[in-house]
Amino acid sequence: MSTAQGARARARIEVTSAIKDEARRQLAADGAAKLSLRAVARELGMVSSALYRYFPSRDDLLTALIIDAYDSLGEAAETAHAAVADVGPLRRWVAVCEAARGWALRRPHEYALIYGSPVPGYQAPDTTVPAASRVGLLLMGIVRDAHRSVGVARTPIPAELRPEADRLAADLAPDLPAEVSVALVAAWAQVFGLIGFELFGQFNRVVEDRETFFRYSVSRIGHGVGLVFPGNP
Amino acid sequence: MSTAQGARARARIEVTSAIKDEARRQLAADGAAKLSLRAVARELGMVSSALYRYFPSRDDLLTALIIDAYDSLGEAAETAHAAVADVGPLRRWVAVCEAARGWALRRPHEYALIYGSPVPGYQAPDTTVPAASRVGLLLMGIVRDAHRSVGVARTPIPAELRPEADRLAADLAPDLPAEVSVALVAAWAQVFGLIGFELFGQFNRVVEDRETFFRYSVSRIGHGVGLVFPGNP
DNA sequence: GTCTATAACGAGATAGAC
DNA sequence: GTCTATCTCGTTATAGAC
Repeated sequence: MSTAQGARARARIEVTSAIKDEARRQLAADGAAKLSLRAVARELGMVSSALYRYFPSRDDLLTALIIDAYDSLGEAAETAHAAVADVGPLRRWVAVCEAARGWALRRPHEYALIYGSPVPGYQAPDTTVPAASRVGLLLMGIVRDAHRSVGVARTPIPAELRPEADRLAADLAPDLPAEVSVALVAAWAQVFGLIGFELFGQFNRVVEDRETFFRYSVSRIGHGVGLVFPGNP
Repeated sequence: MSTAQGARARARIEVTSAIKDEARRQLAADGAAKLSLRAVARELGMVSSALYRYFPSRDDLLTALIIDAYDSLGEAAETAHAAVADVGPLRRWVAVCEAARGWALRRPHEYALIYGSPVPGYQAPDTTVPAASRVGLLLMGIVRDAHRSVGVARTPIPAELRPEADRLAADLAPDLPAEVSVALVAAWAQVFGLIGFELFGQFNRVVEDRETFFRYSVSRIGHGVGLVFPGNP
């Protein structure tokens, strides 16, 4: 009985991931907007109604792909971070950013799914939030470490930003000065701005040695977050 | 005869822009991937074959929409810049960035068309390049002015970036130090990273007072380009 | 209980004959 | 330029196999 349940569960997992794999293939070929349950089913030799045992709707399949993509990116970033756990905060920052860029270059269509234009008619549910936060939390951890060990350079924020800064810091890192949270959120957006520009073609005819350009740029962004203090490698 | 030709030309322009307007409406509703010449024609009470007299293919219609969007954004940015021609470079920088953000918030689907995920199966032709460069050139002009009047703060670039920096600077601004061109290109991507994150939902549940946050962030990016020298408003 | 298959709905796109 | 026959789609109801 437990073996029967185990076999069923195993089969279910296998079919589920076969569906997602095929859906990812279609994502790459035709874009998220044209992702079709019927086409996925056809390619797998199933009937479309059978898919509803695994995903209650097309949007739920999309949601699963989005969460998978965020998790895959998060794992790549975390693995890269673990590999350089012993170096200074700026080097770890750059390593995580480079891992994010590398992941994006390897899986451009999944990158477009999570950081590109929204899919028309689709609204991501709250269940995507934890996976979506992984990279941000990792970067926040680096900044927190830097703050605890050697301190981070803080730029004073203007009075008009004070309420938002305090609110944002209370949500993200109540233990750190609000200036740091603000700088981090901005830096996070800026890093992905660089990745998006490269991936979506904005750097065509402009930047050629993109890896070097990226490394330098995110390193400067890291400086901007205060990761480097006078005399801090 | 010249009046007849004039009337013909006028009618052609009118129909052309009616087609683009309807196409933009569909863009907003269903996304660029599903833009269909037939649907546009149907909505205009035309027959699909008639559209081919105005746009030889769906891709050409897309290209026209892209160029229009870049031009509209460029014009918004240039207008905003002209309105603050007499203030310091950092304030002008912020004004242009805010104009870009404002345009993006007003026309999110056109923003997605030009700065979002690529449309599957579509390759933008070289004819889009001039329009696409307008905002970048405007920002470059601000940096150039700042450099000529009070100088800009330069951060030294690492040796590994030197070849790319020189190549990039030769293309973009041979009259300025290569460090400045590199900083500008990175800043350009970072500014649009902020806009994209806000527009595509990445700031949901994170940043609330987005206008203030944006103004502060792009001002800091402007600092990073060296727009503010010790004692330069 | 868990799954797959058949059939159908309403809506929309598409290809081709006329 | 028009019409029609034939496709696609997401989704549901239902019936039956394991």
